This record gives sequence, C-alpha cells and structure tokens, in this order.
Amino acid sequence: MAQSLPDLPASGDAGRSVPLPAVTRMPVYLAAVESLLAEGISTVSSEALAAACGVGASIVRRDLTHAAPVGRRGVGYDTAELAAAIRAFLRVDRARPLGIVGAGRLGTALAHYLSDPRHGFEIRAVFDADPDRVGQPVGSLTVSAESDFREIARARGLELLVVAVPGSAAQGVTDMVAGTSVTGLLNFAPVPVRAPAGVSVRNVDLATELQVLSHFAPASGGADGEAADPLPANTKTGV
Amino acid sequence: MAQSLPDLPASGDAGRSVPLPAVTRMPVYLAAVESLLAEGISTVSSEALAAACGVGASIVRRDLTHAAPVGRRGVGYDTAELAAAIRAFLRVDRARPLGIVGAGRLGTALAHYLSDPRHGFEIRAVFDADPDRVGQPVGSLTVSAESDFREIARARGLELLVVAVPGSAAQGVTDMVAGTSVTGLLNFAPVPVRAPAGVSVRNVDLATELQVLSHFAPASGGADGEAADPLPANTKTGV
DNA sequence: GAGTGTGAAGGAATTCACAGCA
DNA sequence: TGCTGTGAATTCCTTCACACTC
Repeated sequence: MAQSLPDLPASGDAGRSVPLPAVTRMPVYLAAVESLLAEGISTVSSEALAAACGVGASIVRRDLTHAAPVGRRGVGYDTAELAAAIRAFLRVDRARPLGIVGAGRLGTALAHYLSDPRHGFEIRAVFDADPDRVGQPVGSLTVSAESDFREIARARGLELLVVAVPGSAAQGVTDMVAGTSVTGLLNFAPVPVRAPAGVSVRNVDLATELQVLSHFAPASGGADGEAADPLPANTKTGV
Repeated sequence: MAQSLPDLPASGDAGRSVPLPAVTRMPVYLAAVESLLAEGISTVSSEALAAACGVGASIVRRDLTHAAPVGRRGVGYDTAELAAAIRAFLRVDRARPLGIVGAGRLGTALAHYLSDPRHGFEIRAVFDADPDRVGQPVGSLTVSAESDFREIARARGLELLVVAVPGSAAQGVTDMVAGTSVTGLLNFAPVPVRAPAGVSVRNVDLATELQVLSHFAPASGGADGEAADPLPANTKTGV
C-alpha cells in the first residue's frame, strides 16, 4: 500500500460506506438494545452488548463508530440514544411503506409477521396475479391486482417490496418496479433476479439456507470419521 | 447469543474447512448447474457458471476446487458430475429427514415449499404446541404434539429442524433437540438461540433481512443529498 | 487453443492493544 | 478506574496471472 497517490480512494465517490457485515449486524444490535430498553436499562457497554449478540466486543465498538457513534468513554452507550441511532442508520426511524407481491401461503405469512410495527415497516399493499385472490382480505388489507401495481405503488408511496411469488414470475415482478417509488426489493423466489438501476435487491432463498445448514450438520449417529466443522458461531443475520 | 462456543475449533480436527462464504455460494452453483442439466447441457466452464451466478470466474474455480474438485483442464466441468459433487458436499445427495416445529402460517408455508423433493429434503414431521392444531393436516402429514418431539424425532430419524415458532418459544424448542438425532437447526424466530453442543444453528430473521435492505434503499423521490451506497451485488444467498 | 488449478498479490474485515476521555 | 474509539497487526477472502493439462 502507500502508493504514490495518498488518498482519493473511491474516485469521486465521497462514499464512506460501512462494511456490509457490519450492516447485517446492526439489526441484531437493535433488537438487543430494544430488549434492554424494555427492561428499563438505560446504559449498556460494548462488552454486555457483545455478549447478548454473540460477537466480540471490539467488533461492536467498531461497528457502532461506523454507524451509530454515540458512545461515551468511560460510560458506555445510552440505550435510548443508541436505539434511535441504529434505527436512523437502518432508515427505520419512520415506519417504511412496504408492499408484498404474492398472496400465497408465504406472502400472507410474511404480511402478518411484518405487520407488527416494532419491526419498522408498514404494510400498505398486498398484490397477487390470481384474480381469485384479488379482493380477499389479508390482515386489515385487501389483495390488489398485480396489474394495478404501478399505480398503487405510486399512490401509496411504497418504498420496499417483498417478492413472494413463484420463481417463474419473479423477474416479471422485478421489472415492474422500474420507475416507481420502490428502491428496495427482498426476493424470496428461488431464482436470482436482475433489478432495475437504483433498486437494491436482497435474495433470501429458504432452500439455500437449509442446504448451507445441511453442509454443517452431519448425519447423526454417524460413527463416520467425518467431524464436520462447526458453523462459525452466529452465522447469518439475526444471530 | 452464539450457539457453539467460538472456539472449540473441532479439536484434533485437521480442519481443512471450506470458507463459509464459499459454502453459501454452493447452493447457487447447484441451482445453476441443475438448470443446465435440465436443458441437456453436459459441460460448463467456470466463466459460464460465474455469469449465471453473478460472481467472478476465479472465485467459482477456487470454490469448486475446495468443495467439488471435478473440473478438467481445457474442458470444463461435467454438469452431472458437478451437480453430484455439490450435492454430496452439501449432504443433500440423499433427501435429508427434516422436521418443522410450528404449524402456524409460516411453518405451513415452509412445509409446502420444502416438500418439493428437488430441494433435497424430506419433511417427516410437523409439530405444534397448540392442541387445536395437533391432528390437523399439513400437506400429506399430520401435525404432531410438540410434547412428543423427542420420541418422534428419534423414531423418524430427523436430522434437521426448522423452527417457526414465536420468539418466546424458540429457546425451549432448541433445548428439546439435545440428545436427539437432530444436528442442524434453522431458526426463523426473531431471537437468538443457544444450541446444544454438536448442533449447528443458522438464524434467518425476516425482519432483519428487511432492515438490512432498508439501509440500502433510500426514500424515493429523495432530493436528499444522501446517495445511499448500493448493495454490493449478489448479497445474501441466492445469487 | 481452451480452461482448470493454484501460488502470490491485494483487499477487506476482525482482533489486538492502548491512547484518551469521563 | 471504566470503557470507548482507533491505529496497527492479523486473519480471512478475493482477485490476478500464469503454469499446467486436455
């Protein structure tokens, strides 16, 4: 390192971006801090937080200086302040308008789960391509026709979209979001999708998760010489 | 909290372990290769596979030498052979016996989704603590009482367990698996669980995933100076 | 020539260790 | 003294470039 050019690392980009692994840990911290808040605890140390989240203390400190630098030396972090800072970092300090495409079993399960406002989201629409499902109730909402997506997305200001449709339909749904207010897409369909510019995509394939787990889980009763290395601690998101 | 202690590095283990990021990419490769197989394509290059999976070609080669070293120089990878090798690596070369705890909306949705044998799993039991749900059908199975878990798990040789119960019940369910044939646990409850020794845990919290996505998805229409760095490509599992 | 396997270089994230503030 | 914030060291993963095989 230390080549001739001192800085100017990311050309033109002012981007002081937080490492992705750190971002994925923030919701874990947030959940832990909210739990402390609920118990009336007003201060927490990096060590205590680390223990609650199953990570090292120094990584907690580094993460928080990146994303929520509200610690006080010799004291710790004020829980209320820290929770607010993390929520702001994750942009869930206001409930974000959310839509779900696919009113099948998975889609409706997600709709009910995410309707808890504590998660930071507000479900404003559920769509389905099947005419039989359109008009059916899901929680306090009514299923809308997928063909009305663009209009409704704009009208209701949807910012995030959960895609819970069959794999064959996923790319089509993804293409729909171009030019709408949607800037993030959580894809549960078991196929990769290419998103329009300006839209972030995160894929969550349940079968994939299980297969990864499967690798680390030996057949039991196995007196096979195979030791099967352990899964390195808090893998994956939610610790 | 983490499950297994951070250390205890599989003592005595000669440890030639594949990097975790590489493991998480294997299901993606597998899906792509199976798709090629279905098209009757019998050979694939690292470059072609990389393009299909949205990663670099050299990482594909490195991953495959780690986990499925079946390439032929100057030729490429035989798709059938590669698929078999990856399945073996992930231990899904035989359908793995799987149980689901929690027959609520999410649990039943997962049950139906995973009942497709192509994923490499065979659902052998669905449990619930609610007596009203016990005896109800889920697909071709009948919901069993959670209190019968240990007995049924042993009898049916369950190796993996999907936990789809409320957060308050997750640790209790996790504790149940001690001493059974279950060696892997996929936790959907939004709380960290500590697993018994010898059991790998992977947490998948849907709210967490959305919060991570939320960070990368700016409020639309935003003329806010905030540029919001883009999500670094194929984050998370499925490509 | 085509394309894998791999040492070596490069970069990113974690961990260490301690300086600095309350 | 207690605990955060942070340069420096370390470890891990990725990328490069090419030797080697078909």
